[in-house]
Amino acid sequence: MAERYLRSIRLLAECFHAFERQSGANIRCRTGLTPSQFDIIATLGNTCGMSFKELGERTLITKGTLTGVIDRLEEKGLVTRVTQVEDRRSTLVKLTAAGDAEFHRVFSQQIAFGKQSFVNYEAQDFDALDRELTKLHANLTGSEPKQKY
Amino acid sequence: MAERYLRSIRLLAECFHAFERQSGANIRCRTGLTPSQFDIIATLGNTCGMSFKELGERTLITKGTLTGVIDRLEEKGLVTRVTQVEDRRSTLVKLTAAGDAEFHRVFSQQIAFGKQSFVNYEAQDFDALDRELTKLHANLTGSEPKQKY
DNA sequence: TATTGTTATACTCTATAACTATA
DNA sequence: TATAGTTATAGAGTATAACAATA
Repeated sequence: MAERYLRSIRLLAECFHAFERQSGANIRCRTGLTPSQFDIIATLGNTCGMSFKELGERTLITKGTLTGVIDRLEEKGLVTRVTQVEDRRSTLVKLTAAGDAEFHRVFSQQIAFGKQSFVNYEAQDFDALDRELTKLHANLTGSEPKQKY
Repeated sequence: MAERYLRSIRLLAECFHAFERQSGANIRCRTGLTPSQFDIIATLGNTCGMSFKELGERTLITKGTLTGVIDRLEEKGLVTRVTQVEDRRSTLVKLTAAGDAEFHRVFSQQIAFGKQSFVNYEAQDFDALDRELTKLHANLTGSEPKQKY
């Protein structure tokens, strides 16, 4: 007999993949950014920038990979590297003016796009979903979820 | 004001990431399978096989890409191609005995590990969670979730 | 010695378009 | 003509390990 929880986890994974792939396809279609690049731009948006280390932890991209992703974003003029004076091993990555403009343009597009999936949702639908997900998260990690966006 | 749905999507992503981390630095590392390859194995598990077309639709991998992914799984001896007699354009992809064994091996590992996270869940807790996730999936994809595991 | 980021390697995924075989 | 799958192409992501500079 299959364990009861597997059905729930499978549903969770399918929902996440469905959203990720939909939004990933949308990003590739409507912007010149890959999902990883978008993740970086979204993470840097509305911040003063952050180190490779922090950026890697937030986006779950390993440092060797991150170097290449940042290289490409720098070539596009969307981010810059700034060596830190306090600790010269560390490099700050931040959005350029163009990167910030792109962030607001793309992010608002992305919000508008994702919104389409929830046209049938009323306040109580969101509440019910959030309640179950928050409970699930608490059981998975023993803690409250962190706010990323 | 941030769109209401963003909170729910963020929760979804955090739950998924939490589960992946919890389930032991994720199945993919332990199996030697890439995410796409694992997706194929999981999709083919407990089925009689399916065509490239159907497999592509389920996993959202485009046909050109799918050829390469299936090639690598075939090299590993986990899947086979079977030309269809009814329509010789179509090719059935199915798990080999080794692929089926791998599917069940990973599956049982997942059962044993993930179970711990749900010690507090009763039947009605699972039902409530599944109800919300099924509704979410329907809105994200316009269809019922496909059973993968 | 430990940490931060880079480089090198080798592989995989990705979309797209042109192609072959079959219908 | 249309469909199923393959091949070719050119990029991008991925993990890993070895490396340099700095602490």
